[in-house]
Amino acid sequence: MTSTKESIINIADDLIRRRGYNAFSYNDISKMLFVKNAAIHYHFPSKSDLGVAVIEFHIQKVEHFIKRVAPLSEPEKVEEFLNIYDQIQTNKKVCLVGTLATDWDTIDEKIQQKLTVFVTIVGDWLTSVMEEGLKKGTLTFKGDPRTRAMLIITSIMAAAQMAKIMGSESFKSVKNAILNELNRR
Amino acid sequence: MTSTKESIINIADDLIRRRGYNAFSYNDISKMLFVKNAAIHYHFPSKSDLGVAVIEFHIQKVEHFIKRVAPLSEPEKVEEFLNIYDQIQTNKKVCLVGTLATDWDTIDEKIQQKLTVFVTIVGDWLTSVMEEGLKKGTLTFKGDPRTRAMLIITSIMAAAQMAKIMGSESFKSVKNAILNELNRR
DNA sequence: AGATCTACTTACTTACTAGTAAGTATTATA
DNA sequence: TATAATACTTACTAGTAAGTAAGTAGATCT
Repeated sequence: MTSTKESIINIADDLIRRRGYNAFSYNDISKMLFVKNAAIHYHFPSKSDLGVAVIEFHIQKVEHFIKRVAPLSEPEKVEEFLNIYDQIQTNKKVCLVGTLATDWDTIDEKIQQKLTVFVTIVGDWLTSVMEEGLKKGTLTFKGDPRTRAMLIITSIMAAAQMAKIMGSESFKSVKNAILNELNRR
Repeated sequence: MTSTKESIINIADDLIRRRGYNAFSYNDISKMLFVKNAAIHYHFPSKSDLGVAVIEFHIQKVEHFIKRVAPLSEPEKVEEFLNIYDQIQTNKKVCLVGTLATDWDTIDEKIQQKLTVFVTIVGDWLTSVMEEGLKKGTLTFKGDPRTRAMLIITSIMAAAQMAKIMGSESFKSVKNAILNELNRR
């Protein structure tokens, strides 16, 4: 992949998670890269193509993450997972799923499909971590593993959004609460 | 207030929570009301004015809600609160806070301020419900009341967003998990 | 050396955005 | 009954959006 193509994806990712899908334009990207907007259209004919590429980039990143944390214990895996959102929140962004969910009815079907794949990968992984933790006794929680996984994802996702409004403190307390909840009593 | 002005707020509210703040225009509203876009500008000179009015409308609604549920028990109050999101999710919308949080960096400072007020009202109310529930023993949870309140708000808010991607089932399981968590063991 | 491919630029189109100035019909007020 | 306020319409502006057709400089292949 050319460096320009990679840069476009990186900038688009940043803009989507900072300002929302409908608030960024090819012009924003082209100005930042000192090229013309047609150059962006050369690499990604339509905005939807770019949107799909951004999600694919995230799928790659999460698959790499899953491999990286594989040797860790279940509580450590959860903590590493929450640390991703820590970074998102520190950089005053929100998570990709959150932004695109609120723009859902305005995004192309191809983007919707890719996002569903992304959420499925993350959801399945965290569910398996919950299952393992329950079996080994390293994690304690009520309800089934899938629901617990969804509860963690939704909480931390919205906590990053809430931090935009109420500041970092609200994020940190929610993050710690999720962690405490899972600890053995 | 004129019926047109009320209609504009209602339609804007619907569009914001269905498509996002940056994906709706005065033209969308004017077409639905069979008036010209200048008519919308007559009632709300700028889009920010309309945005502020929509949040004020929500503040009114939540203040009415708080009065309505005042005689109920704490578990009932929480359940009624979650039922609001049930309706949001059924109508394939998301909550106002969620959408505007993801668009935060693109919205006017006046809208940001009003949204902070709205979140503070809801947060303070749910915190007081948590405090009461803890004191009376009608609610069981770990951690402090404010954090628990934020955890409930973030979970249910993001669950409505997640439902857009993964369907109603994910919402229902998260909602039930929140309720189960608070029940006396 | 000529042809082709890559990564663009130039120059444009169509459509829509928020917003405004000036005019008008209807209703309320003094 | 004249005046003024209300709730619009008509007709426009300046700016920006996504997207495209045609051309070009430089590298790569044959």
